[in-house]
Amino acid sequence: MISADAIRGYVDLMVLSLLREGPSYAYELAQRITAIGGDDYSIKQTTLYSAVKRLEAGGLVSASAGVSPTGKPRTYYRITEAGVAHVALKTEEWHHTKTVVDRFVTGTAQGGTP
Amino acid sequence: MISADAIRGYVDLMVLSLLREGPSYAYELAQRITAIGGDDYSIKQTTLYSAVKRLEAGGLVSASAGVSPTGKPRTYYRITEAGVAHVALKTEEWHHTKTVVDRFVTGTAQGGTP
DNA sequence: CTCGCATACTACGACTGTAGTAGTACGCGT
DNA sequence: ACGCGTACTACTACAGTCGTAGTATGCGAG
Repeated sequence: MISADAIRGYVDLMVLSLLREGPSYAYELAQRITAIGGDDYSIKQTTLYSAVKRLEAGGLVSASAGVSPTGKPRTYYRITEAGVAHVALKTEEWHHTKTVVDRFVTGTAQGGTP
Repeated sequence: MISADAIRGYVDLMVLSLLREGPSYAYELAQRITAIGGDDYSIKQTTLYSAVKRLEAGGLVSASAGVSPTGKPRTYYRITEAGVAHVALKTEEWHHTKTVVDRFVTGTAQGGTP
């Protein structure tokens, strides 16, 4: 199980990645993230909702009011151009992070432990 | 450049990984982490110092007073058995995290965009 | 001699992101 | 009538990082 602290900072990237495939709404995003996370990770509702709010405030996604098939109101989120750019940026940062952290865990830090 | 938020949660792992190679002290650890991070990452002194304090409080490292070559006091940290176990745990978690986040960034999230 | 710099560490306050808890509201099946 | 899944909101607590600043010492440059 991945702790929240471990994946902290990548919630935004996950949300934006999903929205890149098409508009969605918070509740569904949470379910999809948890589904993709499988046994390893499940996101909390509050975390996801505050994430989309944050992204909306930052102009990375845009919200539009819609309705669910049952007629109830539902807020749809769509990724903006700034959001797409942000995904690219964060993806690159993610690769850097992988490289750096791997340097530590693989012990390539110095010469190895004989 | 990797933002602090991106690597947040892996400072402990980085510190413990370095200490697995032998005892060290806070100031040197900070320098080595920044050196290994290269152009991608540099740790702040406060972050590192609070990290070692946290690890000591958690029993993952043990502190012992020593002296620097100049005769000034210096606190050396050594990884404990619990610390070694923690590294193993966190390393596994790291691999899981990589897998999960990669699922999002590679877009393997669903079936592809036709 | 004095100044700045590197070393080595400590303290405090501010901010952000996640979790916990709880509440609203509605349609559906039993 | 009741609970359950859907869809969302609000408030609080807590942990980790950062910015800033301060202490103290030894060394080389001016």
